[in-house]
Amino acid sequence: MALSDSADVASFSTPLPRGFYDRDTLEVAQDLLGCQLVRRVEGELIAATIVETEAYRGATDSACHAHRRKTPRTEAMFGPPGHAYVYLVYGMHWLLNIVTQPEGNPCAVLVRAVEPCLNEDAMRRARVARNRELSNGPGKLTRALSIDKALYGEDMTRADKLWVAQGPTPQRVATGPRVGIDYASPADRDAPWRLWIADNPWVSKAR
DNA sequence: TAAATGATGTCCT
DNA sequence: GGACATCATTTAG
Repeated sequence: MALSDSADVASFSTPLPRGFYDRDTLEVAQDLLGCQLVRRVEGELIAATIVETEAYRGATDSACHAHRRKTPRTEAMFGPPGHAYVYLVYGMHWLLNIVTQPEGNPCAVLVRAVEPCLNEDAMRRARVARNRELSNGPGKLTRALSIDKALYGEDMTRADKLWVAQGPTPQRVATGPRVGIDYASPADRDAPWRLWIADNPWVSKAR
């Protein structure tokens, strides 16, 4: 399953087009599973398979940061699809989202876990807690891929610093409620909008 | 201006 | 299984 030869590296260089993200958020969250999250930093190319996502569905979703109004923080979500919405939680962890739906409809997909695919070494070096699990959680993977505020609003349809490339469709996808959103209304809290590749060991552990 | 609070991870017992 | 770190953003006054 691990990809390492040069032909596979070449396949990482084509980003998914904007049209991929300009769709229903739940569909995008599902279709991102199995795709490669690709990062270029300091001349190194890093790639990891997306194995867990969550859909945040705009004004009608009380768990979505943008459900009330547009604020400076959530501005990227109101913009065109295919851009990064990066923000800080708990005063210390950066989380990566990819904006979906047409401009003005503030939706995004949170990337919750990835499986190292190319240059796992660089990911390991970027982690502070080097002996902890590498990227099976939304805050861990941003640390492993050096993703922070500097990538806020980044256009992920260009092969520049951060993008997503096509990958194999997973055999089986599992769903469940999203994590850490107790503040949301019951219907939104219970909605099965967390998706992951069934039986994949890199999926985050439920809290 | 002030106060409350997280789309979490790590370490400790 | 639980404590705690740590601060930008939001909301209230």
